[in-house]
Amino acid sequence: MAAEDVALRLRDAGLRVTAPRLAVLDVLAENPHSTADTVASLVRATHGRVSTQAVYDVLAACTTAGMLRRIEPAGSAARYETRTGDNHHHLVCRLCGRTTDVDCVVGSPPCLVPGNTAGYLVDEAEVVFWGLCPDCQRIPPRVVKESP
Amino acid sequence: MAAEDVALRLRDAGLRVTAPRLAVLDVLAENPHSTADTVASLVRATHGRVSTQAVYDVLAACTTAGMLRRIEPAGSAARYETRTGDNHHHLVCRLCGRTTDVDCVVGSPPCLVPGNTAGYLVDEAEVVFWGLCPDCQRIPPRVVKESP
DNA sequence: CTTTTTGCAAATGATTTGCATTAAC
DNA sequence: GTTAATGCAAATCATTTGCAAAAAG
Repeated sequence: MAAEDVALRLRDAGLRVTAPRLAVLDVLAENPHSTADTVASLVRATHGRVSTQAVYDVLAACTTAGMLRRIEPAGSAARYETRTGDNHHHLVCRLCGRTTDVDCVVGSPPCLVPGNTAGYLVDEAEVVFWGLCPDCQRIPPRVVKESP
Repeated sequence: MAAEDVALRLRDAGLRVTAPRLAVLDVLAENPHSTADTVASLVRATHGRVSTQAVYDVLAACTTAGMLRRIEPAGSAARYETRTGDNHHHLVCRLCGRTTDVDCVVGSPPCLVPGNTAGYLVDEAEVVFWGLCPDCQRIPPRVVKESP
């Protein structure tokens, strides 16, 4: 997506167009599921210098505006992605944390409904598939407990 | 579950039987999905005094031993539950964080398989149903955005 | 020129780590 | 008696908050 389009989408969302915002959104489009820390590093590497707090602010503002989606897999810092239009799920590697999108067959949330809602008004079913990514299947699982 | 049974299960897991461990497991059996902080408070209220670190240690040791399951819903501190035998899911309230178990129809993990595994070796499908609990449906949603 | 964002510093909250003391086995 | 577990303090990590300076509209 070109920078002009991103600028347009920012304005549509009622947000001002600033360099940190364009940089963060650009980096996240190329590197989905990055943590705030990774986003900051990538922004500094590819675009100019930005403060860590600016990155946090951009992430929060864009998440509130619906331009970003925040996911918080267990054991990891929060990750962000630009894919917000549809309801999709995630494959997360137990060892390296690598995160991959999984299309949802249903599409619109909640794509799954519990047998017994216990009186809750459910609006979303978040699914995380835990496992080992292709790379981590190859290395011996030193992290996991070993046999004596 | 009686204290003797818990002691037996601790020994079976290769863990020593200590007062903090019995207290924490007892509290969690009565108050599932509590955070470490809540567990500490409850333990202090019902059993004697325990250090916060002892609570953390017990939670970590029992989770590693498989006697507790740790869940980390987005936006909340980690919660713990004694129900570890089966594969079940959770309903979480967006406003108050209240967590309720949802039986899984399949039972054994992974109860759900992604259409495209992207090469991952999936062993668990974690499902979180987000919504409003019965209590929070009644109060006006001040937290959510209001109309002008 | 008004209001939003940025940047920096400091604060917070959950959790972990190091180490001496204590208690289980 | 050994070894593991507790208690306390200090450290760490991700994230938030407060406020002045800079930039967007």
